[in-house]
Amino acid sequence: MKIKDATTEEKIKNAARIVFYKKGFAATRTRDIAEEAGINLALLNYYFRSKAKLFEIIMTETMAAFFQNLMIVLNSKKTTLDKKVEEIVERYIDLIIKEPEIPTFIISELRTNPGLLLQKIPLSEVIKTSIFFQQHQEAVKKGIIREPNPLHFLINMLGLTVFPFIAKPILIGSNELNDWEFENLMLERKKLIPIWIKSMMSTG
Amino acid sequence: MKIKDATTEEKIKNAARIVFYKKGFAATRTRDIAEEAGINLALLNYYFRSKAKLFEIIMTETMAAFFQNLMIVLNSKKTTLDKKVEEIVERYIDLIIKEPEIPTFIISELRTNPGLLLQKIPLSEVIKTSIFFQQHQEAVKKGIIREPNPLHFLINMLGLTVFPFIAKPILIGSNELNDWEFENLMLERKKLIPIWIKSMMSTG
DNA sequence: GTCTATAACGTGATAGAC
DNA sequence: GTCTATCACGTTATAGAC
Repeated sequence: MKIKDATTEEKIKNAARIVFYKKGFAATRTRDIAEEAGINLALLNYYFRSKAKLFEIIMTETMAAFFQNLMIVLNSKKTTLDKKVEEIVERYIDLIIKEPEIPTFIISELRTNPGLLLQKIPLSEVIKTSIFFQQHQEAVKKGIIREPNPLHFLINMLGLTVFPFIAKPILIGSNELNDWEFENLMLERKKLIPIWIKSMMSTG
Repeated sequence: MKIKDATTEEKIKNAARIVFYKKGFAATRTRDIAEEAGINLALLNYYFRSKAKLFEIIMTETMAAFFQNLMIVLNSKKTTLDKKVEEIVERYIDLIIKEPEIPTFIISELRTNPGLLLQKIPLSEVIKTSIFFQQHQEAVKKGIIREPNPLHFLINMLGLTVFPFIAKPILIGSNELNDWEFENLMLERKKLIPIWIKSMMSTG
């Protein structure tokens, strides 16, 4: 094992991330990962027991990193509900612009792997015990928010934020929208979505 | 070839739809399809040249059926913009409740198959020449709608409608939400989304 | 048209030299 | 730790009998 520099183990993991994100588990060949990492196929099985094991590591880390953002913001005592929306929308749009394949990767792989590691991310508890939940209830009581179910709030916020990235191939492919225009559209939404959320959730 | 009854060709296609929707192209084995269809594996290659060819047929039909709804409604001269939103939201929620795997299937497979058949569904032209587009522009001119870009309108409408179904595994897996509760939540949204859209798009 | 048997190939994983 | 060579297996697709 090398002392410093980019470990081969890390090189393999980075390569695995790239290929798994792009092709998904089933369509990925371990040879692709090895080539991407610039190492031999046998090394992959030396460091990680199998393709499945390597995948599970990537998947776990990806899910954790992706939802961590959400959890932290939802549980902040220092920010208002409006500010939480702003932060989440901004964080996720920036994150997904950097790593555009993550949402579709998560969605696609959760389809096959049923309950792979959902238990490890207890969204349920976070929702019902979070500061966000308390603030939402308070806003409902005050009449600032009409819809009493916080799930609608979360779904709307994440849907408006994440959906366009998932649907990107359709937008790009069918419209004469190019990558640059698409990104600009998404940056526009960083400012628009919080405004939209505020007005839509006070109606109904 | 049989005269009437369910043709074996149809039986294979129906089986292929089920398995492809569930597992995706890469993870699907032709044996699974044959078994699901109750026929022999060789017959699959007799009717359709290959796994890829069979998949392409299913994919094409699925995409066409899925987007046809959208196109028809967007081009109706008889309905107002508000009514178009109501119709699209209702149609898609009903459709996806019946066939829940379709959105994730389309998203997942478009990732690998780059521009498989996007050219065949010219969303671009439909947007720019549709009645919807004219009505949207008119509403912007009158100040009823603030955001001038119709893409935001479409993205928001489809995002609020389709996204929760795509994110269902996360909602079900992490929350103590069961299938029945989830479906009820979606049915609620049939009424809520048009109201939300109306109020959010008049702001910003 | 439908089946059984099998060919042809790709892929995950390991053995063993260095 | 890292490589080459190879095994073992699953899967697509076809040949050929019925």
